Amino acid sequence: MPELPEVETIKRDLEQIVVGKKITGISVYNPKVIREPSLSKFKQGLTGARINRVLRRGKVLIMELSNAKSLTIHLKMTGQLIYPGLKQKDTRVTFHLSSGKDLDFNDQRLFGDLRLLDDWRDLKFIQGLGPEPKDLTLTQFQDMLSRKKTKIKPLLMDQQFISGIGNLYAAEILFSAKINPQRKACELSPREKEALFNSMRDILAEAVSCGGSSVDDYVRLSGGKGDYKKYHKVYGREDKPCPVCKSLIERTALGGRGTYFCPKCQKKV
DNA sequence: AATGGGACCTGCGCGC
DNA sequence: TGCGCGCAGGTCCCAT
Repeated sequence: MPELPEVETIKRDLEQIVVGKKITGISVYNPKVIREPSLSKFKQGLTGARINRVLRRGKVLIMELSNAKSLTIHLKMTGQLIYPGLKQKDTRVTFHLSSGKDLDFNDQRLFGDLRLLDDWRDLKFIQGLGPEPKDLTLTQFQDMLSRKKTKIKPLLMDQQFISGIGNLYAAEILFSAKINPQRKACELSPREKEALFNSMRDILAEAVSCGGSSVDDYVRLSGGKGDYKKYHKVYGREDKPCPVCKSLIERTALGGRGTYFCPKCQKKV
């Protein structure tokens, strides 16, 4: 499930590989993933445009085009961008590029979201995004937490609160900060808030430097895996020993999401 | 404001 | 072996 580190990795890969290339044609195999505008306008607006710049906001990829429009891509859970693409069963859209090779958008579950916009800043979802973790200061973050009575794990995953963190990194960040996922944000001590801040920045940065975590469908632009999975300490490790204290990692449901934690290192206080 | 549920989807792994 | 079922989770939407 692509979160900030995975989307950032793809963004950097795209910068190296597809920026400057022209979209010479588009094949749409499943129009469901084209959310706006109409299919014909989507194709028409992209064909012939050059990819000038790639950006990321939260988990959204943005490609600015030479015709002043923007292509936004949300991979949701199972979306992939692959270059060079080899059309396969879950390939939903192929962008034919001036290199003679294809950029494929694959998405097993069709939750992915492609839009062609006059300006990506107009997208409501992007307007509603909270700050990027790396743009926050400790003081700002502590202040934001103090205003929220909700449980810390769903809060970290709330894109309007802070952008880019999903289920996997929320679990790893809370483990690293030794905070139970059910703690209320406003009840964390200043020291805990600081630990959370540092864990969040360190883990996201480390995961980016590893090229993300390949669990489920995530792969890099080349189709290669991200290497951060080997550093996962709790996510997906139910009944396995905690790397710190050897207690068995537990899994519970919190806000309808699978939540992994160490019952000893992350005591509920 | 916070919380909980269902909807959207498909493939996988499980139990029988 | 085959079938049905629950589960995975990002986001939206509705209800309480």
